[in-house]
Amino acid sequence: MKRPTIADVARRAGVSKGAVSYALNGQPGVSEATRQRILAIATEIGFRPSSAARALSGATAKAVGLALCRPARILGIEPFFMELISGVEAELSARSYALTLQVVSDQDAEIAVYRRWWAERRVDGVLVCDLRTDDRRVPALEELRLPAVVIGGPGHTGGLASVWADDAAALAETVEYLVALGHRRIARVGGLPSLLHTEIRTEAFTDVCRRLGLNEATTVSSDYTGEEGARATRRLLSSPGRPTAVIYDNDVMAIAGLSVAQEMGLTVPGDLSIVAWDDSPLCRLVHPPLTALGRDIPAYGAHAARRLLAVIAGEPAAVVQDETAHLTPRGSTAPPRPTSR
Amino acid sequence: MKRPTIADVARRAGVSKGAVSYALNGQPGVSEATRQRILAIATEIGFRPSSAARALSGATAKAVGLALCRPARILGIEPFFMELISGVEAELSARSYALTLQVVSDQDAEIAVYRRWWAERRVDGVLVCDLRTDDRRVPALEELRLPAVVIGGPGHTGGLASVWADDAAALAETVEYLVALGHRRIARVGGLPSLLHTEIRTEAFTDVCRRLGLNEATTVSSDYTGEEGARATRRLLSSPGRPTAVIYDNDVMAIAGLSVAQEMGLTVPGDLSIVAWDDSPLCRLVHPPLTALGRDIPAYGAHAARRLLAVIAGEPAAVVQDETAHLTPRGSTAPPRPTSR
DNA sequence: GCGGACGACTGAACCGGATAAGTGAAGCCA
DNA sequence: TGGCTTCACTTATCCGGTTCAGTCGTCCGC
Repeated sequence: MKRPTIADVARRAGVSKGAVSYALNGQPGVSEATRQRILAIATEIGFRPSSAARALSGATAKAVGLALCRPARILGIEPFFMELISGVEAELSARSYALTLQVVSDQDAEIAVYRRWWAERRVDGVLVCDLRTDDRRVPALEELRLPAVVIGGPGHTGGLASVWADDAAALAETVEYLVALGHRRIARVGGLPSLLHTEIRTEAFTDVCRRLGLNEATTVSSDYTGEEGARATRRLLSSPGRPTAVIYDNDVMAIAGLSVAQEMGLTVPGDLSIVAWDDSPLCRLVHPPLTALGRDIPAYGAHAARRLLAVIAGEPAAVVQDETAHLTPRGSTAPPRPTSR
Repeated sequence: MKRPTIADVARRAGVSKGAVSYALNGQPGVSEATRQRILAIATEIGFRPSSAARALSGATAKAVGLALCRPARILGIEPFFMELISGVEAELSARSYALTLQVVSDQDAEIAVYRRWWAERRVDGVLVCDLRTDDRRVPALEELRLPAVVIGGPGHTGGLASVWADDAAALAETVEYLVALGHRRIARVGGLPSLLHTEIRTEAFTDVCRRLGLNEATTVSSDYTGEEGARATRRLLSSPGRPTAVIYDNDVMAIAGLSVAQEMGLTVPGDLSIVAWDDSPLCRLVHPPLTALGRDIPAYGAHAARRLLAVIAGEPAAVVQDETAHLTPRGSTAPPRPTSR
């Protein structure tokens, strides 16, 4: 089976290649009758313009890139990325853009991938995840003039467009809720400390704790894995004056923490309240179901994709805010026992 | 910043475009000295051949496609796909192939995507997941002559290449293990019944149960979500002569089942043994940790990617077997209580 | 010393589209 | 009727590579 080209369409329609091109792209230069005839023939023989040829002359690849910089086992277990991808994808395929995915090992590799994509004209723009403070990818992308949208922030995005969510507000709301329940000793198990959003959450956590007059605001770092979440929980719960509530930066660590608490003979939420960030279906599977900070991640991805397409179309780089995560109270949070207060 | 082209390299080297092309692609036609000079200049000015131009003349897009046909929330929660993707990706990027991803809603949409990719010459080949019996994608791909590797089987792959794992053997091993522990009433919560691998497992399950002389081999279908897993478990555990062991087709359902059992006052593994298919870190997070059937999924993806590149390179379509899942016993399986036996 | 083979390269065609420039016919107006 | 514009196209060029058919110089054998 031979792939039909624009020349085949032109021949069958009895017109030139140029006329077909005008007709298919909705350009003026052909009569309405001819346009319809050409379109009919194109669909009849299943013509689709070669993306390569189009990219070569039109300079747009109709593809955007996404590089993920996390090891395989973490990518697998975190529902976040797959949900983000499906949201991005939904938006892109609706406008017949393709998504090119690459898994990289570190920032330098990621920058190299951007360079390659740019030089090969493989993508028209990229989505950037896991922003860091003083992120080297930002100046690299600016230098390449490669359209990009950073998923994260606020701040540290240089002149790049970005979509961000107010994690600080969400965290403050959570702490206030726990304090309203009567908790005074609240700890947090944070994600990778090098990531900007971890830093933002950590800072917000200490701020709100100070504001509410809580004596200590312990944050333990981790790498998002269940093992690390368990280890951090064990450490927190073994310390003198152990916390009565713990906030986890993802649901996997929260579930691990729940297991550790139960293993140590503590009841949840009686002796310990647990809040998970990222409300995936996992949170409802365990006992008790976890109170969680959730948001519509596919929508977040779709939002970012829309912004990227806008930047590619030439709109100025904007910093736009996405919805803030909201707290869904479930069975893992309750007032602390008077004895342990 | 201007993207360097082959003409820039040629000009600086004082040779023709053709010579540069020969030099960069390791073709004969240039002297070793000139080749080295050209290579040096190319790296110096950061030259990368435009993938579009190359695809246009050379007819190879240096990209492969993967279409996923699952709703976003299931894609997110199942570690399988993300792990598969990262394995595929590792193999592809090592040979500088790109991975193009698309999420589709059903088989027809998926076939349409293949048609589009083929007509647009966007990809050189595709990986096909979630094989079904009488899968319409198989004849569609054969008709297009689009290089493809089916991830799944055995059988029902037509003339397409495939990589498969012996789920029947893994299931038999699991049932034999449970029977050796003393179980006689074993049930199974299967995945989507329309998927071939579900069918293979179901058949293997009834076969091995008959062979071992177990009176009944109940399989309940589900859609891989925790909710469905919970519902199926509730039904199984409420039935007269309830099973003493349940095998789940994924870990999410197994965890949901564990919760239901505990909620119904049954102890695991005392009253009920649980085995999960797909051994993700989740299985180690819960209490008791789940006995699971695990395999190296990134390696599976890498294997499939390797096969696809071979098919693209012109090798005949082969059906090759990947490693069989192996059972990792943990705390969720034990001999049944004498009373409940 | 000369024909032929070979190595090293050049020039040009080609891939399949987009697009600027050119062309011929029709329509309009004075 | 001639000149001007507009419409509906065609023609030609370009994008940036690959590749084939030449070309030119050199070495070799006889």
